[in-house]
Amino acid sequence: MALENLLDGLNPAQKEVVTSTEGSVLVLAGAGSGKTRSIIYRTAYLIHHKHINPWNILTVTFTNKAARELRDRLQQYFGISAHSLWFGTFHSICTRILRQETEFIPFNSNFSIYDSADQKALLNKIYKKLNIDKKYFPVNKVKSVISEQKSSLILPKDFFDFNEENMFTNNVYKIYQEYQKSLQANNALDFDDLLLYTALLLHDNKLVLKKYRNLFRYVMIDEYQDTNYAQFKIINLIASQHQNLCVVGDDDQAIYTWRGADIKNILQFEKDYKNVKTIKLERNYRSPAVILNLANSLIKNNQQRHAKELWTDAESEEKPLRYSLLNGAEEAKFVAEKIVEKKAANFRYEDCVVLYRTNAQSRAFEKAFNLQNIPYQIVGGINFYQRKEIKDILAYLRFLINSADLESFTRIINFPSRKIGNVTVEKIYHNASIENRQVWDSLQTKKNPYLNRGTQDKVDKFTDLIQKFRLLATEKPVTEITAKLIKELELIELFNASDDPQDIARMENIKEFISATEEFSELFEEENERKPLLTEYLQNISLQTDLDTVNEDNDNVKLMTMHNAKGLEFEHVFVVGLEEELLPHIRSMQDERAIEEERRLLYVAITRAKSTVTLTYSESRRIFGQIRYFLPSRFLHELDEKYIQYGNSNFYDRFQPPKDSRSKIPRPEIVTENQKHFKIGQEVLHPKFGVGKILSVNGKDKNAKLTISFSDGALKKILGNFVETI
DNA sequence: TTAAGTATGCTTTTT
DNA sequence: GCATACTTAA
Repeated sequence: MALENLLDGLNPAQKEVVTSTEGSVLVLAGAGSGKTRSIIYRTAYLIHHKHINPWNILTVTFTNKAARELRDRLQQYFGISAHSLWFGTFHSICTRILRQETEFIPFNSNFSIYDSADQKALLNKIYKKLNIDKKYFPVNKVKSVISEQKSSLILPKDFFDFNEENMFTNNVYKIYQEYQKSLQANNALDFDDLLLYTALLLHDNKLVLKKYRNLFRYVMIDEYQDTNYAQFKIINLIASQHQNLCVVGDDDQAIYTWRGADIKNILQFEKDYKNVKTIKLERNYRSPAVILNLANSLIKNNQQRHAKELWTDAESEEKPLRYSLLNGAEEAKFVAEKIVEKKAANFRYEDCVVLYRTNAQSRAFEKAFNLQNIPYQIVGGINFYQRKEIKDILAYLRFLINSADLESFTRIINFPSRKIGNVTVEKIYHNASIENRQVWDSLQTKKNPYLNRGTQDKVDKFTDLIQKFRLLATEKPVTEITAKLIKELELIELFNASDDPQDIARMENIKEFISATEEFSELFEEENERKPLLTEYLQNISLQTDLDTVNEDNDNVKLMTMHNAKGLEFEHVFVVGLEEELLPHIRSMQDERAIEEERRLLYVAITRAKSTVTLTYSESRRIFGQIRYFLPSRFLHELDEKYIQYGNSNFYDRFQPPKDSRSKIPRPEIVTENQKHFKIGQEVLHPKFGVGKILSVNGKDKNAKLTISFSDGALKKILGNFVETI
């Protein structure tokens, strides 16, 4: 395509983005401002006009789906073969780099990638080994502390503050250290490690750094507002020399600071790089003016933001609607009815999306949609690859490739049941450590003095099975291996024979898994002209998310969290569950900055809409099986009344006073679980001092002055705000 | 060693 | 209200 044509149809700001190829460029791109388009055209411009080799361009996206979309469109519009381009998420690109550079990292190239369930299983083992009490060191909490450390490139050795003597950091340090050791022993990396080891590699190894600096001569990063320190560092190492770096983002859409994303990365970009050219894309091509105005009226309540206002030419008669419903079931029923209306008005189901704050909210909608025969698809929640039956098969496949992976081994040794229990597994481990060899090597000798004859036979059968399939895995394509394995294990028969209705679904999932490997094989064969081996398949799927398996051909309503909706657009958007404690979420309510992030989340949700927005508030909701009442979200009060229409109203809504005089509302008393009522003798958790017992309470709730005796013996006076009840 | 029965804790949000 | 983790009996 000629240059003139290439730039046709872009607005001046977009043109600027496309043609500013040299030096550092910061693109502040509002929602729906054609940022994906700009990235595609910029890539095409680099290749066609500047004659840059495709393999010298690195483009980092937020999801695999976004990467695939860029690929497809480049191919489609410009006939550029995606083959040689570096497109992907930080995680997938880091994986690619690490598999190539295994001689410089403490792993071999068959490393497994552990997801959060694998991490937890590993941590549980470590807790046992170190004799640590889960009650005082909740696995999820410790996991997130470790993740936080890794995202900031803080290793165990840097983590421990030797001047500080306290139980909590002390133990978390021990766990962190042991955790890293175990991962290495299993030849496995977790998600954060992918970034961590890449950053360390580039930082410590001059030669490798040079290689990638030369390779990635032009770098583009999408969703830059949601990058963390490790990601910043990786890019900075690669791009600081040539400075050909273009970052695209929108501080109003930063919704991942809880994951370590640092909004400073985008706010300080002009300081981190030289002679930065800043381009703003403020014209919105997605939503009508009423919707944009509504979104603007909300987001302007945030203090921490670059001032900007999206605008559009598009007008619409339909104001966003706001409804109050009695409970979660009514809310779901209401949305279902509205969707039936849309369908009758000649829209497709796939034009509709339901956006909620937490995955748990999906259940009510599933029920209501089933009742009305509305086809739907839940995106996210429990990922396909995280389902138990799928993880079990994956564990087999992983163990075939990476025999050091003991997490996978423990999953499969007794699945399906071979009557090999924990006692036997412990004996296997014990024998391996006595023999001072890897578990798999030890198994292959088929001589374990701790096992009796019968048990040894059972274990040997397993060993034979694995040996047989390991041999197959080196030569046969993945689909064949998988199908053979499932047949050999008689999984289909196993689930078929059961009368648990859930086992039917499990069987279906297993069948779907085989088709998924087939699907991958076909794609792989197109590009590589041969069928993929097991290794190649495994490398591909560890980073797959649900968003990647969304079936675009099916006409169904999509249900997803607001986080998952980032970067997507729909004709009709239903934003549900607009209540205090849900949005903003109760866990974000202590902190003004967290509340701003919740506000951005709603902003992202509203700006997904191409035609209509419907907001719903539910007065009551079942939480953990108990009915609780909620106030309408504070954000509903912030929305400018000019741009919104009340579909209905109810008693509490009409009498809803400003949020500072909440106590005057005539309504049932709201008792929240997490309100901090401190009692003497109660155990609490402090982020720094760890676990302690309350000796005295002075005052109420978060303002209470507490005297706490910590487990390391220290006695401290602390404000209730700083501790968590456990 | 397993199956059945019981207790617990879980819900933010995800690569 | 559900899934899991743990306990107990067979």
